[in-house]
Amino acid sequence: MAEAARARDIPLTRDGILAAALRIVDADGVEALSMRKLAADLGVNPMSLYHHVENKAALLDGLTRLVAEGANEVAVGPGTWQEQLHRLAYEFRALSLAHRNLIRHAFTSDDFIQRNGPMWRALRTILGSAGLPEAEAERVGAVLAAMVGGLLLTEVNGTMRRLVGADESDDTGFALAVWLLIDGVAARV
Amino acid sequence: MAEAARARDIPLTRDGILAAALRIVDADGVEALSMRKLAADLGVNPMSLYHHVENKAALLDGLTRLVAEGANEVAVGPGTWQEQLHRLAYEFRALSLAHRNLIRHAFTSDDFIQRNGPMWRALRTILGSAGLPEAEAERVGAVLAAMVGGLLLTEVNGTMRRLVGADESDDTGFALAVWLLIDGVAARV
DNA sequence: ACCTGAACACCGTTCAAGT
DNA sequence: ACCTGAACACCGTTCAAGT
Repeated sequence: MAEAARARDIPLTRDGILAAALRIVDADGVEALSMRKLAADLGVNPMSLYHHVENKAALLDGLTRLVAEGANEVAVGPGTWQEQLHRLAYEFRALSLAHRNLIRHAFTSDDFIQRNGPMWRALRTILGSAGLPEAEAERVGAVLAAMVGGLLLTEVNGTMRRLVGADESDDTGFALAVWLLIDGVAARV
Repeated sequence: MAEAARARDIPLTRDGILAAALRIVDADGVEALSMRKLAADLGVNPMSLYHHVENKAALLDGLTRLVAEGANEVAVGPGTWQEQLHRLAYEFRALSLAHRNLIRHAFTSDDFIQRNGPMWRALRTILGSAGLPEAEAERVGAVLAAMVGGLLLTEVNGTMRRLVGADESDDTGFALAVWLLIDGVAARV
């Protein structure tokens, strides 16, 4: 609100637009993001945005890509493959919980799980070192990513809390699920 | 298109509205559904809808509830708990694939997994007969539902096909995931 | 009780015009 | 190259008026 009236002295830039858009989404959800409101927040004419972003869909796509790259420092680390998998799952979770509103939208769109992303590479490395043949590691990695994604979606939209009971710790459901998945993988190595 | 011009001789009804809305969503996706277009399809004034549906959100909610009730005949059936769980997962899948566009929206909303729905009851019964104590069956059921939901979301939006490879059979990823989950549950009984 | 027309406060986006 | 104002074709929803 205070920054809404901020003077337009610094030039408009794609990164600045993305940052402002992310602020709106984090605060009030994807449905609160409109090109006109975003422009108003930036103190600029709505149409100026179109010189830096193709359209609203591209903007949301850029937002998703932006937070997905927050996983850049994801590394495999020490320990057994079970411990590595467990740690990776919790990093995915931290990433999702940091931008709950955006994640809710991103999971529905068709390319949230990037085949070449750092997350994906770490996952495949871990599964390989667990002893899965490469083709199998590929497929197991895909379904693990999908299932953990679903898990986080229910956590982010409140379903998980509703189902496991509000008296439980925040990650009770997630922790249980991760161990269940690890046991499932263990049965296949 | 032919039915768009259909005479408004039969009275407008909530069920008729829901049916027409579901037709739009199934054909062109949730984002193609607007109160105005829906009214046009029904040959009626947009505002007439508001006498039968509170608003657009309530309409989408009604739609979700409508297809979720398509699972009414879900029963546990014979076999080991593994077979029962497997069958239940595939019934959930069939339900989701029958209304892909709607499901994409429903999974994001906060109450797709209904604690008292037939799906949920069947799941808990199966887990109980597998030997899980009641409190544990409750929690395991919740995370299973969430993960299978995530799985179906990636299948419905094309992510799964992209990740496991287009040359595979349609349910390769799903089948793998279900067995992995069953193995995970088996490790806990 | 149900339907409607006009109106309000919004959208995303195109296009021609400005600097 | 970047920004803007006016305009177009839409939205969801309220409200007062009709039957």
